[in-house]
Amino acid sequence: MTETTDPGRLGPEHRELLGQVLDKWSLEVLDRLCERPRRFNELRRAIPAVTQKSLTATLRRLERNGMVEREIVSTRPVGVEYRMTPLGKTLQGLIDALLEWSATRLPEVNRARDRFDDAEREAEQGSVSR
Amino acid sequence: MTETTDPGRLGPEHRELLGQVLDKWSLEVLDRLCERPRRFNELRRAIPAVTQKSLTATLRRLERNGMVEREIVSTRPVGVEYRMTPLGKTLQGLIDALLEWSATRLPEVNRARDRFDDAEREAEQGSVSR
DNA sequence: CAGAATCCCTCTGGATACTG
DNA sequence: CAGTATCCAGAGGGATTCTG
Repeated sequence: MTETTDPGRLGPEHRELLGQVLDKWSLEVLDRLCERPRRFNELRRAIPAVTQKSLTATLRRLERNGMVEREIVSTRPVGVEYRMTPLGKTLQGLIDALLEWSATRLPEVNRARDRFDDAEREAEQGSVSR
Repeated sequence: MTETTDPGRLGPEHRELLGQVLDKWSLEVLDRLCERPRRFNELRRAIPAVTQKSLTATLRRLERNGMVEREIVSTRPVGVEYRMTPLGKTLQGLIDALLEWSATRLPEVNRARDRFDDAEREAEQGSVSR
């Protein structure tokens, strides 16, 4: 290592970017849109827990960051379709990996949480704080 | 099972888990701890923007989720060392990929943001809303 | 050194109602 | 259908002060 100059160094811009892309609903929205383009209410139904307001905000943010595209479809009641941009598609592998990781590791994490919470409760009863 | 049954379907637990692991400071903390174990103030210095409170909260959360371990080192003023657990290390590849993605794609994202913001400003001036 | 405890304030996000 | 507009409560996070 010829002087790695501290490789972990990330600027605030990177934190912000990842924050916008990885927030509460973005992952699921992106995951859905990776499958195929979707309309607004289609997305809502696909992600029942999201509110209309949050979904709108999420989509706007993703659109602003160049991850998704919005197209107005001149059908009868008028529809709006969202689809991944080429830039957004560069995320697909990462998204898949994240979702898969969370799916496979959740049991272990739950056990870890139980252990932690138990130890904490003990500590409260006994005298050992932190 | 060949029968993917709507592959994107993630439960609230997965959302929550990823939320805890991918939040504002976790990524950077984990990235640092992947390099080597670190002490508390060492981490603070490595991530100047984080406050003591947020760092404490982040570490506690990561510890609770089984991602990092905390060990009290009986040196003179007493030290506390944080290190990745085996479970936490399963994240390393993902973290690297995310940080690299954000580093390489940031310029494109910035251009997309500029385009978006310009279009928005135009729309405000003209009559075309959304 | 490594936090815990407080105060305080912003910002997110839910619920609800309305519109082109 | 696909949003916008309000209202509002609650969590998150910063700054500061104190401690074993």
